[in-house]
Amino acid sequence: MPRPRTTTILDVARDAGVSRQTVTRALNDMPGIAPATRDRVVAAARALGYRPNRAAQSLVKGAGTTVGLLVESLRNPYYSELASELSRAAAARGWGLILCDVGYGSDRDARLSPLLRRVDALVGCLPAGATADVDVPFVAIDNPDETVGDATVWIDHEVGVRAALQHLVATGRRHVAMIDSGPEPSTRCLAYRAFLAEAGLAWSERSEVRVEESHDGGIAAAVELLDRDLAMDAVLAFNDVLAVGAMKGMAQAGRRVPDDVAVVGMDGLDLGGLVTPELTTAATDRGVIATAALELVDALLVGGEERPGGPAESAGRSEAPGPPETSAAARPRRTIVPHLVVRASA
Amino acid sequence: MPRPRTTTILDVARDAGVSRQTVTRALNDMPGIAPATRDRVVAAARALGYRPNRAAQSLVKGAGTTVGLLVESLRNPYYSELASELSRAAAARGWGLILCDVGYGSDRDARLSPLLRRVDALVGCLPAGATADVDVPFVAIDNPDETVGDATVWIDHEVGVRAALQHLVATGRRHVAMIDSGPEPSTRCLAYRAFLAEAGLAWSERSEVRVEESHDGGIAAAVELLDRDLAMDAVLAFNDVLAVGAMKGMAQAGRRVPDDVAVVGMDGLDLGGLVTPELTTAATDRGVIATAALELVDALLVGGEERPGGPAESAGRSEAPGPPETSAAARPRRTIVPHLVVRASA
DNA sequence: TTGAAAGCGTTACCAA
DNA sequence: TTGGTAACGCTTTCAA
Repeated sequence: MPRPRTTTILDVARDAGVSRQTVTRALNDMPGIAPATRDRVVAAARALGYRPNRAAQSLVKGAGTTVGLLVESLRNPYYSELASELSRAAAARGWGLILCDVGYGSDRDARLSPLLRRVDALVGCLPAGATADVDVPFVAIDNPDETVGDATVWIDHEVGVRAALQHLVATGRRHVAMIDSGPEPSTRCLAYRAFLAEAGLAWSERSEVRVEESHDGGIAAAVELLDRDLAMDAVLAFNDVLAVGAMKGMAQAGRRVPDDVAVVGMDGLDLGGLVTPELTTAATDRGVIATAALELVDALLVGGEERPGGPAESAGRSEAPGPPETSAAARPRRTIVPHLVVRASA
Repeated sequence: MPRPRTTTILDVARDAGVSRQTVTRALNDMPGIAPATRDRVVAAARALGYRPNRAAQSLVKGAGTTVGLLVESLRNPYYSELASELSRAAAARGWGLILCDVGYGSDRDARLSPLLRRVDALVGCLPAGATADVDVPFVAIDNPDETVGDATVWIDHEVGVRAALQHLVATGRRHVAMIDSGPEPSTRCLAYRAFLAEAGLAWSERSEVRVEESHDGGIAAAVELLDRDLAMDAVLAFNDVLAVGAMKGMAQAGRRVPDDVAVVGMDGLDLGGLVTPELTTAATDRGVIATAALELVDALLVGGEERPGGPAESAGRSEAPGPPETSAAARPRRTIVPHLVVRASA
């Protein structure tokens, strides 16, 4: 089935009465062409509504790298901040970044498939149960399931949890509850338990509540914890979104934050600075995460081309003055560990 | 300069001892191939680390449409919500969406150029003074400068402003200040003045403050308005981000919201529901905006191919079961007007 | 200053 | 079930 014919360079050449090479020269501002000829060609191109075929250009010039970003929802500020940094990091390398907001619905595959044909690699936080049968290199970001993906950017949440709890203890809190998320106790939750034990602080199963990872989940968690009627002067949340939800839940229940209960989150989202009072949080540097992720992609891509012979030159043909190519492709599956800093804003 | 050689289908064919057509059949799960042959080919491909060249595939199969999204920063929740909707709308059409967070720095062109070679059209809120010399179709979204772009999605903010003010009046407010943004009084600001005049409410130049469009701008605006020591029981903000900033500014100054001063925003961002108290706002439907924008892109793309002869068949060759092609390409520059709804959440 | 010819890597069509 | 041939639209030599 022949595709609908589009205007090609040959049509322009015909109309302008020149050869197609001349058209190329005229349209790409190349030297060695008479101004009059150029004008004639440009006019013809405009009249025909000519638009170069990108695929053909890519084929002959080298495609350049394009990576896809997979997120559950850009409405989650964690993902939007990550996307912002990835966009910046991609631009620095001259790469393209295709966005895929897979959403929470059942149409994941439909949203995903347009992506897969366009990217050289995938980066992101693979949603639970997402199709793992993609055949492009995949770099997971902070995925608790380490078996997912060809490489992983791993965040040392234990450091963050300890910093956050240290802060709470230093400000006189002694009864810290935790809002966790996910089916199993998270790494953060385990670190929380360990810290409490080491510090000799009280802990019981009732100190922990497990909710859906969302603002509403945070509200529900606060309500639930208050219902339990336990000694509690602080709450550590799995992340900032939950923490902000918990703040709202506390407020709705008539508790004052931080006077009655302190709330600390994790991530260091901008959001924490927008609410009142401002959220205390253990922050990660998403710029570092983004850069690390693309570095892994680069290594993966180079590695993929390396098999045939000696060390390949470069995968992405960095078009922009990006960072020097550190093709440490010897270890295809690497783990990066950005460190955490507590930002105390309350 | 010859590009570094990559593994092609021919290499696989050679290693597997078949022709390249057979390789294509094997790798694309096409019928009419012996299982044994397929296995041999697949094995050879894997051994070579073969990865199909997307540009070549696109060239022969038809590229499919890819649009670029231009935003100042995805950290601005307005843009991230818009991006989320655009991603969804693009996926529904089988289109790709390349993200470009141009940022506020001076490296805009550097961030933009990797994008321009990859997209068929651009959508977005062109930052002030951004390079308008892009030669791909551009659909502006709610850009106050209507001369920008080949088509525009226009939002009727006057409706929103009136709805918001009506709400304030209905709840007993009489002295409404306005936080505006931009060098000149915005459409929203003019609507605000008009409404006040019609309603017989007090207005003076001191009722308005003009700040940078950011959270900090909102804080500064609140401080400034309070400093002016005018009768004020409500504030209308240019958008939600400013409104939330104003809420924080009020809180920092010891004012209670909404008891002392009510604050209403515009946009209807999720953010408004996260803060305490929740923000009252005049909401737009960004899903509608996103759909409208891509519809305009489609019209522009079809229009571009239409000149030569009769009505073209289709621009994007919709790969997914997207909406029916309403190629109303007769009017290339169209203006869409989503309506607004007040969401009173306080 | 211009034009002819040779690819780029893949898929589609038809014959073997 | 397989292979040969012909596009796809463009840029890049190399000659004229």
